[in-house]
Parts: sequence; structure tokens; C-alpha cells
Amino acid sequence: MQSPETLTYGFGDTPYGRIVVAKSARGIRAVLFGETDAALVAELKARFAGTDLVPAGIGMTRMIADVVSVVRGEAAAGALVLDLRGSPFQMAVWTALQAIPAGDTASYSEVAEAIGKPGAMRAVAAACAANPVAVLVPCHRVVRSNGALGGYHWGVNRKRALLARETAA
DNA sequence: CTATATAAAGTGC
DNA sequence: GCACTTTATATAG
Repeated sequence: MQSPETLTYGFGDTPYGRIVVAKSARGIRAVLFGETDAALVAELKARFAGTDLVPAGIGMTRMIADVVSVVRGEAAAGALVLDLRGSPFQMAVWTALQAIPAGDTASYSEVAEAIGKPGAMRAVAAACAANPVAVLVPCHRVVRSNGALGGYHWGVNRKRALLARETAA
């Protein structure tokens, strides 16, 4: 492994709970939901073990506020620069997810077809589960074909709340 | 609701 | 590199 990458993280508050935003030199690396700051940091450490995690400094506040705005639906996710790392398949899935209009939902099979791999619905779900940026990649807009929510890495309850707000808007 | 089909990622060896 | 296990599903019974 090379020299550990430095990730700067900071906390923010959303209608759905507390979030932590981890930013690399390239862009936003992760946006995670959590109950407490300690839990969020623990999540970061678990997910980015081996990297150098640095608490937010001055200047991070602005970025946090921006992310929070996006989470609240007051800003476009496309305005943020993401630094997503993953398998080509995961990248394809995440890109396809970002193409889903706000307030609309797609089934896992829809996403699978969108990435040119019809029948890969379960793999899509797995890729979504690995999605590190929570709301910025709208994995919460992906539901089952029968209309059920399915599952959510950060809790179906949270997914339900997110969808409720977006569909209402 | 339960069982089966079926594709892909993750993990371990 | 190969095989086994698990999955946030889909579809049929």
C-alpha cells in the first residue's frame, strides 16, 4: 500500500439524522448516516481503515452545509464533486442511480437494464449496499418491482422518510 | 406467504 | 485463479 490518503471529515445535521462527510483531495469520498458523532467516526474508521482521518478544520463547514442542503433536497447533487471508488460495475450502477429523477423511483431490474446488464438486479442491490455516499447517489430511490421499498443500508425507516420527502416535492 | 430461479459480488483457499 | 456463500430480487405456485 502507498502512503495513506488523508480524509477530512466533518459532521452535519439533516432531517433524517446526523451525518458525517468525508472529503478527499479529489472530492467527497463518503457521506454516512449515524446516530452519534462517535458512531459516525467509528463507521468511517471501519470503512476507510488504513487512511488518515483528520477532523474537520475551518473551511469544511461550508462544504458540510452544501452537502446538507443536497440531502435536504434544497440543492442538486450534481453540484457536488464526488470521489467514488469502486468496481466498474459499481461505478456503472452509481452513475445509473444518479440519472434517476428526484421524486421518481426505479426498480432494481430497471437499473440493471440501464447499465446494460438485465437480470443483474441483485448485483445492483449489492452495489447499492456498497454505496459510500448515501443520499448523493440515490440508492434510496431504488425499490422492488412490486413497489415495496426493499432494504436500505442505513435503515428502511430512513429510506422511507427520504422517499416521502422527495415524492412530496 | 413460501419456494425456486438466477446473476454477480465478496470471501476464503 | 477457482469454488463456495450470501444477497437491499423476481417470479411462480
